[in-house]
Amino acid sequence: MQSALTLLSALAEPTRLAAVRLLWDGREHCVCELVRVLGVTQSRMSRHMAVLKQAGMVIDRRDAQWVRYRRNPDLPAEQAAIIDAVLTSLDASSNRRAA
Amino acid sequence: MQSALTLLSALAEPTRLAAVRLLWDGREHCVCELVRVLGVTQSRMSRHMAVLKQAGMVIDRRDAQWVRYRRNPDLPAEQAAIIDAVLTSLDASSNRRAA
DNA sequence: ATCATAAATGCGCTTGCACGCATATGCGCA
DNA sequence: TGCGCATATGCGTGCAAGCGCATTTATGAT
Repeated sequence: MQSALTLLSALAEPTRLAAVRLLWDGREHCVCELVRVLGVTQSRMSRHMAVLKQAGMVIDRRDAQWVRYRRNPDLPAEQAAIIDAVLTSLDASSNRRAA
Repeated sequence: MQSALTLLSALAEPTRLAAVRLLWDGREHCVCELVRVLGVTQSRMSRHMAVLKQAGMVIDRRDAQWVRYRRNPDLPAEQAAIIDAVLTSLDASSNRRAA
């Protein structure tokens, strides 16, 4: 119960949801990139990433002056399924807008 | 985007998540039953149900002095899939506790 | 050593939301 | 009409969380 709730709370924020969407391509993304793409301040993004990390959704790795974030490959399958469903829903609604 | 976020916010609250879990059996449940089962005050439960209704997850029907809530059968499939995934995750974690 | 870039964090502010209590409203029944 | 049960809502309170700004920490280059 706890972990699912934590995951939901973490996702229920526009910037974090957008970040998850980007990170869900499986590749690594530094904070500075997310800041640029999502148009938020550096400190905000850093804290948002801490929330996602705390929720177990992403992992990070130091690489020179950058910190590279990516989706946590060890995320339990049931939780990954939640995120997949959410992203599918997002894609569906944006497709509807485009149509 | 908006609807998925609204749904996530609605789900990211313990009492509402528990209520959705109960309501997801497809049957009707009056507020008084939810109050009893979930152990919250009547006013709280009423407001929580208003949030779930606003998010499009449930519908209500007046029946004499009761208001019967049930899952919205017209909920878009992508959103229903999110909820199903969340409930599956909840069941998985409770099964792990039991094992 | 100094400087620049990237990221995290301390701090204070503000807003949103959950909460309880009291009250209003809707409905059935006597 | 008056009473009782079910539900909704107005209102005030407290806490959690988002926010920006400034600063610190980490790393690399000159």
